[in-house]
Amino acid sequence: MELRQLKYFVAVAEELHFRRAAERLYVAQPAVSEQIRKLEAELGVRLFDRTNRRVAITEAGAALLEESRRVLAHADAAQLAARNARERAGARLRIG
Amino acid sequence: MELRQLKYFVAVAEELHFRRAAERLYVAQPAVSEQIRKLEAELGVRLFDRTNRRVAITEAGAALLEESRRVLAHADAAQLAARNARERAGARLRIG
DNA sequence: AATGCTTACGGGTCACGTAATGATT
DNA sequence: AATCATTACGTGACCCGTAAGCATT
Repeated sequence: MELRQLKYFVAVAEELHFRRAAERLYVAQPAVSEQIRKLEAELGVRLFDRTNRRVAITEAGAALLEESRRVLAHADAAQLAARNARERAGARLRIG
Repeated sequence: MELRQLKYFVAVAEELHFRRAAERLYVAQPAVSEQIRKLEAELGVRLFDRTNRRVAITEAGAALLEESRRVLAHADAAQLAARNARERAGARLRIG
């Protein structure tokens, strides 16, 4: 499981539409399908029901969605924390 | 930034030793060096000071470490949530 | 000489875009 | 016909293991 997969998954879960999710992610549609498929395979869970031209999230998908948002939010926080620490260190060096 | 990189980073941060971290991760040492290097490049921050046969975590590294643990913990929780939802759904199918 | 990290390099896997296919309306 | 997702396929990037290089003790 990688952050890329969770990012794609959240996009599809929010759009409930693979093409729109792909546009939002700036990638082609098959790339999204592939990552969702791999994620489902790894977890052993179907995350979306694709039936009748309609994409619906499953119960497992809904459960994953909540946690995925937390993961991605903390990932963003991690990046910011590291970058902010650099700026603080840089400022301290300049000040001495 | 990917979960793999955070996992490698946490291992090095806890061991303060690339070889031992690699052993713990069941990968070769250069793989760890490469991922740390890429992570540092992407964040624009040095995470470890490798000097005098000693690996020390930087201030930015320490900041990233805290957040990385949260990310990885939530990633584990996400997997469990999805798998548990599958089991509940399976049980309901068998009962219902 | 021994230890530890990095660099170099080759191979297998992976992610992605384009194109084609299947399915539904 | 139009729309949407999947499958097929080729290419470039990526991850990793082995081997070599460099520095320190």
